Amino acid sequence: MDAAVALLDERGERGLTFRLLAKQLNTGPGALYWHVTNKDELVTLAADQVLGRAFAAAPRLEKGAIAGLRALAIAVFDVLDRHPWAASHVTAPATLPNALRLLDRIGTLVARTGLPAERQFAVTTAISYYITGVSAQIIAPRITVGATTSRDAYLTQTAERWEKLDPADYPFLTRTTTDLRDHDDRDQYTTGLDLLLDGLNTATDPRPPA
Amino acid sequence: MDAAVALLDERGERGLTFRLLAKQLNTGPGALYWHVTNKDELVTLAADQVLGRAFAAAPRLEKGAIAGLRALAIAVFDVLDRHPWAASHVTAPATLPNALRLLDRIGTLVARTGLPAERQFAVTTAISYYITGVSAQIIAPRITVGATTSRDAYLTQTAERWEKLDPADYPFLTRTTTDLRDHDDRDQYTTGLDLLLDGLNTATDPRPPA
DNA sequence: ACCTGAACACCGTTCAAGT
DNA sequence: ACCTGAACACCGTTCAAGT
Repeated sequence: MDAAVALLDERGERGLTFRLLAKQLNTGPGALYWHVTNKDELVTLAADQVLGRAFAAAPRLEKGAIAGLRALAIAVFDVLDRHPWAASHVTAPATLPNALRLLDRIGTLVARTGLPAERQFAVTTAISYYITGVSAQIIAPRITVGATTSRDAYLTQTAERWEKLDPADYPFLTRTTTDLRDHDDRDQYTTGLDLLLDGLNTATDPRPPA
Repeated sequence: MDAAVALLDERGERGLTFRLLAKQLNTGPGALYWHVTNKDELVTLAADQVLGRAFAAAPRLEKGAIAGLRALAIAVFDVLDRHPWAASHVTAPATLPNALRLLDRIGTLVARTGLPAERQFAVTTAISYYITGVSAQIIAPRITVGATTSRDAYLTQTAERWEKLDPADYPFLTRTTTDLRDHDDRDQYTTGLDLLLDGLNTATDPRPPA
């Protein structure tokens, strides 16, 4: 598994080959099929192992439940950021060990907010989906883009394309090109996360709405 | 492009082959490379075309900005729900025509909430990431799972696995198996969406926090 | 400008045979 | 129980040649 992760880090998903991995482990390609059903399973298992490293970064006890959720979410993002190939393979209806651990931790923290029991499952999965789904959206494109052009060059290039659009058709984008050029990916992740957690905070807030 | 979408709907991403698509169009596989750089681009273009169909479903004018965002988000989910292969290919740093249109519509609606201009870009992309990322998380697994087992069988099976976990290690999951079995995918999507939009509502609310 | 189709390089996967 | 490695079936992609 470690060898698979190393190969994926170096050469990406397409670069991981049964022949190559087998050679690295000093066996034949057929041997791997004794341990794994197919390549999909191999990559999925490797991604789950990478996910597991997030728990080392996220402290087990936090002051508040919301702060704990935030720390956990950021730990997952950072780990996937270092292994872009894994981002699109960490999926939610958790079956794999570390995906299960993640879901349970989120659920435990959500329960601690005092949210009514009947809403806890839906909110827990929603947060879990946000963490893995939005991380994947932000990180996965780097596989395609990062290979050819630098991030800066890419942003400048798309900003120029946005400027050339017709303001009548794209009123928002044409006036937002500087924000695009200067934005930070991690901020985008935390912006949505905080919006979501604010919503959760309001939902658990005993103060009645206006 | 229509032929490609049809093939993807029928046989999935792996089932779409240059030879097969070429035969369907009465040419050779090499001919396709005149129109498209490689398979990745072909699938990405097909996914963007599918995304475009969401605009037909989402009414252009809504009462409120938040309601408009909600309607748009649900329209995208529903379209991807009908074309699961496309879900993981609709990515955000928008270059393709319909992805651009989506981002602009979100931005225009966000601007209408009265959110300060300097926060509009971050919030717009956050919502865009939620829509495409979380949809992908919920819908994409069906490709792998749906092929072999029914949704009900799959849920019952994972619920049983959760029940067998050690409650000391997984306190939340072990007491949440019935929610798993009875949940609705679309509800999970809207739960997080509403949380996020509630957070946005609070952020634009003139009433000061307690 | 666009199509043809044979050919190349390479893969995932299988399986009879081994230890 | 686990490994070996040749072989199968099939791809994406290229390219010289055509129209």
